[in-house]
Amino acid sequence: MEKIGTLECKTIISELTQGKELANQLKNHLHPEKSREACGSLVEKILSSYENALSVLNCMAMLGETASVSAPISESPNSLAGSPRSDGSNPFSKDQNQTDVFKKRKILPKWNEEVRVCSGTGLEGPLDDGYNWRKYGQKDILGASFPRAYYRCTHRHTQGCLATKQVQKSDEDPSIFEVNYRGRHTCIQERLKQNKEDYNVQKEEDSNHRHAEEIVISNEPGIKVETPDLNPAEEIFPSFSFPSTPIVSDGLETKFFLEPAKESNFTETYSPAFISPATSECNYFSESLCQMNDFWVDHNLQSSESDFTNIISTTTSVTNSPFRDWDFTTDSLEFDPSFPLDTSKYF
DNA sequence: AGGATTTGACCTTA
DNA sequence: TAAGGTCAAATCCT
Repeated sequence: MEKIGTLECKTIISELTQGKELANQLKNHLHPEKSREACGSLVEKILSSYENALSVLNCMAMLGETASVSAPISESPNSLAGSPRSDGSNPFSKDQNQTDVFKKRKILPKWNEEVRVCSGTGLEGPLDDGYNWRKYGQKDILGASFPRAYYRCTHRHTQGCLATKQVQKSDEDPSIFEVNYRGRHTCIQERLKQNKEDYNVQKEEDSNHRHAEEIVISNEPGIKVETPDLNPAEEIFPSFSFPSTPIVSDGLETKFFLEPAKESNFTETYSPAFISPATSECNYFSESLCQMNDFWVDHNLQSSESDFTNIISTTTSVTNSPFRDWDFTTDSLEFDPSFPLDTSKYF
């Protein structure tokens, strides 16, 4: 097969994804009573073709990326784990790897949350999202009353997980923490395991702790995914079409998508969320929470390079629990070995 | 002792 | 060039 550059790949992916989205929109607007089935079938075929093409290209793109970006992360001690920056004795590690870091930063999906915590809880930060974070920096932001804290996944070095987040108190309301997530967790297995454990534990607990939260995925404003190098809509909707990881089809994650409007046991579903962000271990403090109704999350999935913003909204609880799974949604354009589609025939 | 946090310096981006 | 993001040594914590 002719070699296609990663950039070209991404362009193709972008175009295909846009086409797919347009087909989706067309599908939604199709209401002819007569040929509804025929049209629907046709659209489904179109979407299927897009999906297949995208999955192939995704694999190709990711294979191209892993050679240039991912490899140094895991193989070089001078990469993210801490490269000698000031001595300049290793121009490659400095110029190449550092550049890779910032290039990588650009292409990582981003999304925002606003998390409200009640005063008097003694919390130093917002509720966490079930992941283990390590704080690696803090900056005073111009015009902001509160500094911004930088967190990255604790498993960055052990598992090469590139997920990061930024936490900053809101100027308007100090009880609100604005959380900006970047990148997805590749340490998913551990988290999933923990989620399942929590899930099982919580199921055994009394239902007194139920704080029903409706997870609604609709076309209301609220969620924006920021995928700087890709069209946002292209990211969101394909992912719904073919979730790239088995996670969503296994266990509690599924609840959010298959039974979004049903009553959802909050603690059962979100208990991993109540972890202090200031600590990397799981310090649950759900007891310090105020009424769950006081908590809200505004998930903003947004694009930095497109005026087009697809909005999928949710009223949800405190954390990004359901939407840390937006990781996988935004990852749909990334290679996942467990992706069910058999792409071997293409190679 | 090992891991997490703090904080000033360095680097990239706009 | 300023602002934001990251690194890494120093320090703190368990």
